[in-house]
Amino acid sequence: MLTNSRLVHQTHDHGRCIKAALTRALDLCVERKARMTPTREAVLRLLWQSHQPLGAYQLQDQLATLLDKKIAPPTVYRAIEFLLQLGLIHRIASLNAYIGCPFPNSDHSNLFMICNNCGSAAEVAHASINELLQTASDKANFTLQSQTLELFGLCPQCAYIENKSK
Amino acid sequence: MLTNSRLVHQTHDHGRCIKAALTRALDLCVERKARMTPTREAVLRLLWQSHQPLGAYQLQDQLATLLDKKIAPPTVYRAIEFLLQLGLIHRIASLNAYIGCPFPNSDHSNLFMICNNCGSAAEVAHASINELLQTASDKANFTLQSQTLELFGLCPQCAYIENKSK
DNA sequence: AAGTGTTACGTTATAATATAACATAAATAT
DNA sequence: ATATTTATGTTATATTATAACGTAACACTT
Repeated sequence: MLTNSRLVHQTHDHGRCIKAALTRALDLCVERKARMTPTREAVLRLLWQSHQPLGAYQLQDQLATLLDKKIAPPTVYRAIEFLLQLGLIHRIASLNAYIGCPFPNSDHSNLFMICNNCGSAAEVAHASINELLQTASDKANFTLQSQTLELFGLCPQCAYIENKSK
Repeated sequence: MLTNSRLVHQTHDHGRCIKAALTRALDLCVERKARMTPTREAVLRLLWQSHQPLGAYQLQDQLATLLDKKIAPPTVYRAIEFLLQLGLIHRIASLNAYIGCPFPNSDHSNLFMICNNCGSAAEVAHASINELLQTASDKANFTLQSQTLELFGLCPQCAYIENKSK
């Protein structure tokens, strides 16, 4: 099981992990002959900075501060669209929010575990879930093309705190 | 595997199946001491009438026609909220749309197979997927509370047509 | 280096989805 | 009958997302 849940839920050198994400992104841009502009980079950085999914208008605010100029919604949505296309970020449909993808390039299932308490979201790529979904689709004669899998509950920390306070 | 995909994708006595859904809904209301008002019933009926998920504003239009009066958004959203609470309908997050639940009461996974071509959505309750999701959550120390599972692709009919035309 | 096509961004307006707040009416309980 | 709860009507507005069109930056060719 490919997972970043440890990463998300534990203290770590986050600056480093953002930097790694940007490096991966730049590599991918070279590969795909796409341009990593300042706006796009800033959005990617913001999404990585927060382990919580951010909405487009949260991004707009933070982007305006970061770049110190007015940013209109289309600018944000364009950057989001670009990053989504490259697989560098994901959209979490249940939240209308966006988050950095910890393993772009790799073919994975986009399964998210989202904490109802603190809002953190961990992505998990789980091969056997994918296989099972494929099998279920086959049985139903359904041609599977893409999927949205979002689990809601309590992350380890919040569950721990919740238990302690009982 | 509990499924309504045959039901959805094949011709059947749909009037009868709507009626059955309404009967189940009324029973549930009695059980929960909830009121099935004309607006709520109309929304449930509309959602059952269409095997495609309907958006709130599509419902608003159809509701206005059906009840022959002006309907404001809050009215629609209130009915939706009520039906969601009772588990009589589901919200499909990726589509911002709503659909009747074929097996209310039963504890199930809310897995949808949604056709990218015709828009139909079939709900499937698949015990082993649920188990696997539970196991994956346990391993990650994540306390699972609810889930959104939406598969996109081609329904049997659309896949068949697609293949034929090649 | 100048011209040309493409790609990205700025700007304004608006569409689509959803909810807040408060008034009225209908149903239920006492 | 009256009080209480529950549902609906109504107006306004919040939130999320996109259309349309103009301008600027880039990158390729000559």
